[in-house]
Amino acid sequence: MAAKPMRRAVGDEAKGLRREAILAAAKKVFAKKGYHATTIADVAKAAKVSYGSIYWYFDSKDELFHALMDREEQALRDHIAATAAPSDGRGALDGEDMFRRAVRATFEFFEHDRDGVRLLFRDSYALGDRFERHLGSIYERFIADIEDTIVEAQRAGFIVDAPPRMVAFSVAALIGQIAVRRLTTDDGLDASVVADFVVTLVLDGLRPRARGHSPGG
Amino acid sequence: MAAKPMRRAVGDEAKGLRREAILAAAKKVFAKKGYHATTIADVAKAAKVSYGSIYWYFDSKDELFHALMDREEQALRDHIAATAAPSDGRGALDGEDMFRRAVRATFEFFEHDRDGVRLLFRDSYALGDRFERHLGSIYERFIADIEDTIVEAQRAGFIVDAPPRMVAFSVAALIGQIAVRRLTTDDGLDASVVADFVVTLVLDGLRPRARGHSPGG
Amino acid sequence: MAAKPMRRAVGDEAKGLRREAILAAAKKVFAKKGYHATTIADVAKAAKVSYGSIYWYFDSKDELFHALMDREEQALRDHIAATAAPSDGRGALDGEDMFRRAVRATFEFFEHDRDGVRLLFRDSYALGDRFERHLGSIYERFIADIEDTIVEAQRAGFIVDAPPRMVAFSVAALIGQIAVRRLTTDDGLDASVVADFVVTLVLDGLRPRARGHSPGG
Amino acid sequence: MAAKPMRRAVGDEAKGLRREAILAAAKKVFAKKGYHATTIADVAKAAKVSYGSIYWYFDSKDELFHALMDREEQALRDHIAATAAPSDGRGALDGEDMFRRAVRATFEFFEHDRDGVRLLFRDSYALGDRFERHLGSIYERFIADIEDTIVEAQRAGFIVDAPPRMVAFSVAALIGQIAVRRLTTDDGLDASVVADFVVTLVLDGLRPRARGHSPGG
DNA sequence: AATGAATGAGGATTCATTCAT
DNA sequence: AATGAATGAATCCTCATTCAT
Repeated sequence: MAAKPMRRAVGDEAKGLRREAILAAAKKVFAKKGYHATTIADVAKAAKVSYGSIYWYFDSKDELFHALMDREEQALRDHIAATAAPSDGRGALDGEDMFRRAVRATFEFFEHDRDGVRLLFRDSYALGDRFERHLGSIYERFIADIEDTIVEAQRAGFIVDAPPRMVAFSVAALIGQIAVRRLTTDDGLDASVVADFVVTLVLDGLRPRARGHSPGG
Repeated sequence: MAAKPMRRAVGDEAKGLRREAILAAAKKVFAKKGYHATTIADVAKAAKVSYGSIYWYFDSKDELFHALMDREEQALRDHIAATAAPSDGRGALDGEDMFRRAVRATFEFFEHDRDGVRLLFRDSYALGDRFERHLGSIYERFIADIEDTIVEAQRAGFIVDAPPRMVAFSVAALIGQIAVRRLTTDDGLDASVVADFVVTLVLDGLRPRARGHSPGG
Repeated sequence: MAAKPMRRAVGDEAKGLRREAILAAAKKVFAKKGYHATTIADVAKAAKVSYGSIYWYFDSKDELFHALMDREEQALRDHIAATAAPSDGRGALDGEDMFRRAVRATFEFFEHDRDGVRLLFRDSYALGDRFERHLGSIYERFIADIEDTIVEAQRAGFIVDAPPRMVAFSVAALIGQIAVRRLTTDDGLDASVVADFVVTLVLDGLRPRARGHSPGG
Repeated sequence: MAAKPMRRAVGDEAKGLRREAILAAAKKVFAKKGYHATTIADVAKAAKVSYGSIYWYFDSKDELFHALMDREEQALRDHIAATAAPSDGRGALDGEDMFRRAVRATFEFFEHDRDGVRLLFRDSYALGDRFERHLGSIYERFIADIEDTIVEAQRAGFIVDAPPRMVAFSVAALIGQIAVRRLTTDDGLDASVVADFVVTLVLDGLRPRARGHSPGG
């Protein structure tokens, strides 16, 4: 009864800034210490707000983490959309190019958002049903997008007729796992090189061909 | 089979059985609820021993989990060694066959040990430095084995000259992630079919070839 | 006097009162049951706060006890400073008088703060390195003060040239041990009488002198 | 019902040896770690017997400690009796000499039994009612002996007519506290020197006399 | 909107003691 | 007499969440 906001105190300008500050701080802390080891006090301190304020913007620690997952997914999708899209209005790219661009965009994103990688691929695991489901749905959407590309490529005859969902999942798995590994193991490679490795592996495999394509180059 | 509890106390035959019972119970509980949500009391109840007994056999919850990881790794390696080895005394298998056998063996193992998959691939993440390091070392050994195969195959000219460690890691990533996915998503496929999919993908890729090999079929 | 609990929560006036209340309660409980037998719950109940509140004000049971030791030392020193100082503005007292005043002040303090005696002289022993060190430092400061007086008195020729630190320690030991004994054994004597006994013993010893001074009288 | 000893297994020769071994080990461990920090397991390991064996010889941890206190008191009294007694059958010593001998004997004993000092003067404090009472009774007996000497000396006119019990207690306090201090603070003095310091302090005090005696020399 | 003091359920761990063998 | 596995009560401390101000 006491808590119902009676008036707009800070103007609209500061509306979501506090929330953003908390999210940014939370992302950093969660990524560093992991979900369980992170306390609300840690987040509050990092965000320079009080304990209680966290609860004004988020109902619970869980919800805060879910919000981070949402934000992370959105950021990834935005980046891919902005980077991988033809965008120049010129003619359509062929399937391989599209695919390569998307994979590159993803690796680039993860390269610049290491905390995000930790959040999605490390912390979100093992966090009980709720998070598992949320992570699952993010994954599914991601995979679905890849699947669309695969199906189209199959239709166009660019790639063979393997089960598209499993192919898509395999691609996602490769990207995700390699991104995680790159957090701790410096392979000295550029994101685009790694992306090309994945694309070539998936398209051409490791068996030597009579002519042309060979991965890793 | 579980050591008829009629006899009191610890005959010699029951010497290490108690420890085994605790490990088995712990594996089940950890796999079901995750590391953090599992209490020592849960494990004790599942193993039908008292709180304190857990601590007679293991120094801490952490150590118990580490013991499970060790046990799991050993079981996996044993299974692969037993299943994938030529063992028939006949001539050596060619590289592809060896590879296919190992991947199949791995998927088979995981298919029969779903709790083990959860333990290794889900819980071991995000559990703080100690576990991450332990998991890392397991992973490295696994990858190193694959890498050996890759290098040999490259020497023999069976596969192209891509960076072997990254190839090995990619294979491990595919296997691990697909195994995890199969926990929650029923793809209706047999372990060996999935294994073959992975092998073919890795060897031949998705691009249609003029003749011969095509994955997924 | 104990801050009428009618007002809710923490007005400014009650800012540090809670901490004081906890310290006071803790002192009582520790003195009664000893450090190890005292649980945080005991302290919380005595202070009429919850478990967790203790930890809001103190990092641990240890720290709480250290805070009590500090507080106790400070109170003792304040009392001695206030009581034993000349303070009347008149001329300086001679060495014996100063000494006697200080010893009296100490016994008086302990007479009115029996819990403090228990805390310092009983509980602080045998509590592991940390407390032993803390107690040691308190003791050293106390002895050092006495030593100063001794040295000065030696310079003035009032007392013989015995090793001042050992003399100081002996005085401290007598005071401390007698104070402890008076907790459990009622000697029916006033604090000042006991103090005078100690002073006379230390100054004149027990051997009959030709004339004058004789302890105990 | 199962535990009643049905037969003498080990001959009488080994009768109390085990018990002694446990006591000796316990003394060492208790002295090192303190009562609370010492576990029965610690004692068992130090004594090279099993957990359970401790309980064959002692009913509880408490009783074990009480036994140590008894043993310690006895050893001290034996040493003083053996060392301080005239023993040569010659004529009686005068009071001062007797007193000096006893104090010396005590310091010597403590110098060679540092663990015993810790046991009696450090651990026995703060151990709750039971130990406090036991320690008190030991103390009382010790003081009573000193008191006897004091009373006799007073009768003979060697020392002034101060309350004998308080005098005795003062002497005991000095000895005990100085012995404890010598555990941690090396004063570089021989036990007999320290003893003489105490005797002279108590007999002659610190005030310079016209002639003769002066402590500290 | 913000603060931070207060709460108390929850959980890992320890350890004296028991007891079947 | 001896062993050591088993027990479980006891306790410190953490931390998400609430709420008076």
